[in-house]
Parts: sequence; structure tokens; C-alpha cells
Amino acid sequence: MTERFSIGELGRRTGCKVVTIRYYEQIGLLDAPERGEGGHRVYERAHLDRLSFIRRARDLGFSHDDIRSLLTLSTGPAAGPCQAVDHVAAAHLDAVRAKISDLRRLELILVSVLDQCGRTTVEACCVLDALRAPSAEDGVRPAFVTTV
Amino acid sequence: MTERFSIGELGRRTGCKVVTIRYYEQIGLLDAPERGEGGHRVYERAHLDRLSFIRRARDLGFSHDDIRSLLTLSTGPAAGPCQAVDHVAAAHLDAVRAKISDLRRLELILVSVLDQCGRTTVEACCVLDALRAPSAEDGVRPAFVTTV
DNA sequence: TATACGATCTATAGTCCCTATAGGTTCAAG
DNA sequence: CTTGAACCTATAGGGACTATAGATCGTATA
Repeated sequence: MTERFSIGELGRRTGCKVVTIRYYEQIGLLDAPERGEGGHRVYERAHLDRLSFIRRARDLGFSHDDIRSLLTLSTGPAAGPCQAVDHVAAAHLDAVRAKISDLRRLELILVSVLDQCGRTTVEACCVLDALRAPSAEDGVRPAFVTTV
Repeated sequence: MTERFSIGELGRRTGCKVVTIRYYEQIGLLDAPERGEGGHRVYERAHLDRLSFIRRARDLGFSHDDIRSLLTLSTGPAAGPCQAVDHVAAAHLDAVRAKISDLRRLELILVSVLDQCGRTTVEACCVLDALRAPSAEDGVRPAFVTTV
């Protein structure tokens, strides 16, 4: 009695959008399943497990490349060492921490700028001042933040 | 004696890559400059100021849309109120703070997972465990982090 | 003056991780 | 049998760039 689900059901069980599942298949993160008579995808337990893994890893911010490594490692020799896994996770943790400290610096600057600026004019606006000339906190040149 | 610079010089003075300057022109963030005889871009003081503004705003994590607003506001009536500017900055600060708290949650989870996992096997790896089944911190389903 | 080399030009595609749209087909309930 | 939800493919978009290719320009040196 093998369980078999449609793409919609798989999506519901993993909290993953249908389009995203198809996208994961397209980029080779999730195996292409068999097709039913009408051409609809028919998934099995293994797909559910793998997609759950992928989703949890994404929730933790791992990139697709990281996830590929983790999946390969997780299906490798069960008795083998897990150093490589730890390494991926540790590198990710470093990246998370770096991002946090970047954002904290940003937060401080924004707070200090906003604090000074109480309903003044455009001419005297502290926020705009901070952008018009090198900021008070000199040497602020992060060059890292792409999206917030 | 109007100052005039090449794109390379402008890049050097603003810490902005040449390709990025051309890109900003393409998306209408920076005005297209005049061209010299050979077709090379010739920039003036106003471009330098505007690009500096843009770069500082990017360093602070403002989006292109935010920057467009800020630029419009900064060139508006000098005696007008700067509430709108403050509003953009305050909204951005909120976004930065939200991102920080997201990342901190991630950090905690990664730390706790990595702490438990001392050179074990793939089979017993805590990191992989956290991905294979719902994590110890139950209800972890951020659905927010895209890039770190 | 010839030449070499760096700086510039345009146009296009790729990155990351999806999301959205259009237009068609299949499935399941009533 | 009909309706409507779910499914299918293919393609384009988004944000903020980055990379590549192939051509032209400008300038310093021999």
C-alpha cells in the first residue's frame, strides 16, 4: 500500500506551493515523479520526505546549493562521519551572524539619524543630510546590504 | 570651469562599479549624461552628487524605489516639511528590525543544533535530524528568509 | 607616427529563488 | 453530462546587479 499523492496534496503536506514544487523539479532539487494516465504527477513517500527536508532547510535559510550538499550527505553512508554536514551548517551560521551584524549597524545609523530629525524642513532634514554628505559615523561604507 | 569626468572617474569617486553606473542610467535612477566625440559618457558635478546620494542610500539598505522617493523629496521645496522622508526611513528601519529578529531566530536554531552535534555519524547527525523531522523548537516555520 | 593597452561602448545572458500569467487539459463531484 | 477545481506547459518578470563577448576609443610610449 504505497501512498501516492497529487502535487496539490504534496504541497498541502509540506507547506510548499505547487508552482514551487514544479520549480524544484525543474532545477533538479526534487526528482521527477511518475505520471498518471492524464499526465499528472504522482508522488510517493520518498518525495514527501525529500521535499520536507528541502523546505525545512529553506526555512533555515540554506541556499539551494547548500541543500543539494546536505541531501547528498544525508543519503550517503549512514555510518560515515557528519563533519561535512556540520561544516555546511557552521558556514551558514557564520553568514547569518555576519548579516545580523551588518543589519545592526544599519539599525543604529537609522535610529540615530531619525532621532535627530523631528519635523523639520527638507532643507534641514537629518535623514537627507546623512545621504547628502558622508555620515557622522565616518567610514560607513558597508557594501554588503542588497535586500532587507 | 565645470568639472567633467569619465565614467571610470565617477566610479572611483563614488565607489561604484562602472557597470553599475550604466545600469543605474538604464533604470532611470541616474540621468544620462552628455557624450564626448567618441561616444563616451561625460559626467558633471550634479551626477557625482546624485550618484553619491544613491550609493549612500544603498549602503543603508534602501531599495531603488525608496531611493527614487528620497531623491524626489530631496529636490522638492527646500522649505517643505520632511515628514515624508522620515516616513521612508522609519519604514525601512522597521524592515531592518524585522529582518534582524528573523535572523536571530535562525541563529538560535542553528547554534542549538550545532551544539548538540559533536563529530557523530550521518545516521545520528543532529543537523540532519533537524531537517529530517519537525525541529525541537516546534512551530518553526518562518517562511521569510530568502537570502542570507 | 605606429602601436599597444587600458578604458569605454553596446547588447545580451546569467545570478538567486521563486512568482505570475496565459492558454489549454484532466479529474471528481453533483 | 456539466461544471469547476486542479492540473499541465511555456514564458516572462522581479530586484539589484554581475558577467561575457566583441567592437571602438583614447593615450602613453617607442
